[in-house]
Amino acid sequence: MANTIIYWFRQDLRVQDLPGLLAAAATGKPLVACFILDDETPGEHRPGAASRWWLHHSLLSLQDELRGLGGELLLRRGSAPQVLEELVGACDADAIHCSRQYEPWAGALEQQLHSTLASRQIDFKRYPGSLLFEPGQVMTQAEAPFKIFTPFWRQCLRSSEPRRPQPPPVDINWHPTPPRGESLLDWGLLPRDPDWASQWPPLWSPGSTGAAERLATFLAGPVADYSEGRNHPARGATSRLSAHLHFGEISPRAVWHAARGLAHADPDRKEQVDKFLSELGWREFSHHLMYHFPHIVEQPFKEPFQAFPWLGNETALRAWQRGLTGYPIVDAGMRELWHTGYMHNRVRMVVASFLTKHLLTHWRTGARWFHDTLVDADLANNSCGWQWVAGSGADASPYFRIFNPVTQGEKFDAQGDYVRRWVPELAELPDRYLHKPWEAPADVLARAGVALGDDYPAPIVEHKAAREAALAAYGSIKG
DNA sequence: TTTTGAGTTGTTCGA
DNA sequence: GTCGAACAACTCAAA
Repeated sequence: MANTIIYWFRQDLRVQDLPGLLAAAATGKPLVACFILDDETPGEHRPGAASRWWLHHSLLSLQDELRGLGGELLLRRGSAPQVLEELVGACDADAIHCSRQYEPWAGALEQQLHSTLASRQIDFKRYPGSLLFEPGQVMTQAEAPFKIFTPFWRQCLRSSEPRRPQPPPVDINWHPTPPRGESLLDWGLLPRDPDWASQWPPLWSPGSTGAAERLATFLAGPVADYSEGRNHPARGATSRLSAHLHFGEISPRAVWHAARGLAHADPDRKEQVDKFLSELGWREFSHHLMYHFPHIVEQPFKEPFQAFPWLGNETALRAWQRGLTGYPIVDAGMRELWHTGYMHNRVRMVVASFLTKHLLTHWRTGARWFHDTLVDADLANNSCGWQWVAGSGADASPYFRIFNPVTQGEKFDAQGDYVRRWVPELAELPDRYLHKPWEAPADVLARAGVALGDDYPAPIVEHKAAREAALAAYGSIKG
């Protein structure tokens, strides 16, 4: 029998628009499809708890899809190089295909595999597929990486349009007797004792079908008011595609072309669609930055921030994590995160600003918490987002831009729907005091059934004083 | 090489 | 209540 080809699924859990799988199928060699749960190679960047829940369901979905194509998904756990080595031996493979990833650890892994496999005449091929534009393809005139979003995205839009998505392969020559795999349930990706994700199934549909439905729903409605609507966390005007994109259940090219198609059919929507696409642009920008400047996942992009006088206040950190800071919009966001594995983007900025500026806590502390609790945890987006808020990132927010949690709440949750949903102990407060309960007169609090400091905490820091302390801290690292 | 214009998402203060 | 300016200077990207 001919040599086997292995398709190694990674963060590309789909069969649509997957160049590596198409190429693997086109070889006509007996194909084995596998997914490896590798918690060793990524180190602390291994999937967090919420991501593992998503991954479990996404793999179930991929198993279904592959069965639909007449095949199956082989599951193995362990260090990727070891597992691949073993599989190559077990099924006499002479080729491994996969999609590229851009995390520093993943790049190093791909290099290592490339050299060890090449020395054994095994064809290791990586394909693009997770981004619209490959890093290295979008550069300044001086052939340098972009460090500012606007010119970066302009350049992306000037270059040739991302290719149209491709259909799944037909007639895959599946290996008749693939090696035995492990059972997904044995991996323990789902939480137990307690099962904190028991309420999640109605919220999320991991997998390609769920991703396509989410996109269709978004384009059929919310995108029409995207520029404004996306700022209001209670309106549900964002696409919520982040986790689907992270796991590669839908390709960004498919999203791009669906959105462009809508704008083409209805020119009134163009401006809103373009705004949405520019958010995909930020996803691109973060990945390109991480590729060109791998240190951004750990170190400040702007060197002077090495000397930033971060504090480490465990009590305050715990209050932030639990949604007990006394600032309703912050607490609502942190509780949405805890209860759903997700937080609206506007609120992510508010809570991140609060942690880094009001509490002077290192952005990496916040990034770690997000990594563990977000279903869409993504190293590039998470690192760049936190650095942007902290002021240490590329094209970052100026240091004197310190979100006022009261103003943000009043501006973007004026009717208080978001806060009332996630901080129900304040639900009876009138709008006027909802975002600043400490200013409510005693009788108003009493009527709303709120005993401040008892039912709901008093603010753990005072805004004005915290703001001044943050400005002083930032002032201390200025050249 | 030098110059020029510009840079996601805000807040505060004072007129 | 509304509006414009200050907040700070620096680096980037392109002409």
